[in-house]
Amino acid sequence: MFSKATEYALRATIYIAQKSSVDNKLSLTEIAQAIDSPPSFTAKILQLLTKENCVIHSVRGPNGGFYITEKNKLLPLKKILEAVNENDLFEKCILGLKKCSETNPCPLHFQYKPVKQELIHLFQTNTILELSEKADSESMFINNKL
Amino acid sequence: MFSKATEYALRATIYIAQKSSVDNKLSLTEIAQAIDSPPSFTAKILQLLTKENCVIHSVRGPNGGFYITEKNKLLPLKKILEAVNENDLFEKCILGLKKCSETNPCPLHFQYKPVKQELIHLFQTNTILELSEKADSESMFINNKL
DNA sequence: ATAATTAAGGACAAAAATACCTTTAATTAG
DNA sequence: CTAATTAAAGGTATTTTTGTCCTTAATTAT
Repeated sequence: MFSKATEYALRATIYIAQKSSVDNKLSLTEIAQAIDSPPSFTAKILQLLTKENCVIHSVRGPNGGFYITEKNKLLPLKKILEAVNENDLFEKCILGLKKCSETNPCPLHFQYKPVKQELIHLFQTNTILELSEKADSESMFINNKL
Repeated sequence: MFSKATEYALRATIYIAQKSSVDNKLSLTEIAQAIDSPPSFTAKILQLLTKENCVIHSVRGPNGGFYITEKNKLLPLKKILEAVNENDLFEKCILGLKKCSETNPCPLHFQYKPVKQELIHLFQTNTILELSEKADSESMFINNKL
């Protein structure tokens, strides 16, 4: 479904929302271990999340690291997708047709449409906070280790 | 969503179902042009469709080419996904967690679940025939040219 | 039989995604 | 001020996906 980059972005952001605060920043190393992702690649993705949409924040130096503000926890998951440039994924034709539209639909267009809209809805309505709380309360581990 | 390989497999099969018969086989060249795909790469994918699941058939030599039997037109789209090894796409955790399950769910698990099932349903219930007929009647062009 | 046609199959090439590494910049603690 | 720590930035390497090309095999028509 999603690219590795997007999966890491979602997992990392949820983990950061769970564990971080302005005075408890998380290091790249901790994040990558927790969400089971390659550290260096994760670094690039976290850079996107700090730059492109300012979903998360970062501070360099000792006791530096990544954190997310309470305000930004209220952002929808959609913002994470935007940051890693995978926001248009659900907009695309499922058969990969460039010209597929309401007036020139592909054979799956109208059946895929409601599914597509549920997906968009899911990522537009769910906030980072909500996801991180679920990850807490239902002891859903982001951790991916065997 | 899908890989290029899968998109080409779906488009090609629909086109073959629209236009071919045992005594009117379609050449690789015609198919690739019609669905706007790279011919050589499409050849590989058509091989998968003839071998892995025998979704389509092929004959070499003059007046040879690809066709699909009336019987096979009744196969669900799922069979095409199986042939190109992308059948497990919808089964996977949307956050990419290996251990995600009903008892150890990721924070999106239960919200994604119904969407996932609609997708599975869509590819299990729709037959190749139904799609090709829609492509006909609603003049939905598989063609992708600008 | 021979030549022409068309898919099959294998090797190869290019592009994109994923992953790693090294240097630099910023920040903090001592 | 100096040393240590940590992310930023850039380049490089690996893997996967996508795409090409060439030879071989099968079939048909002459």
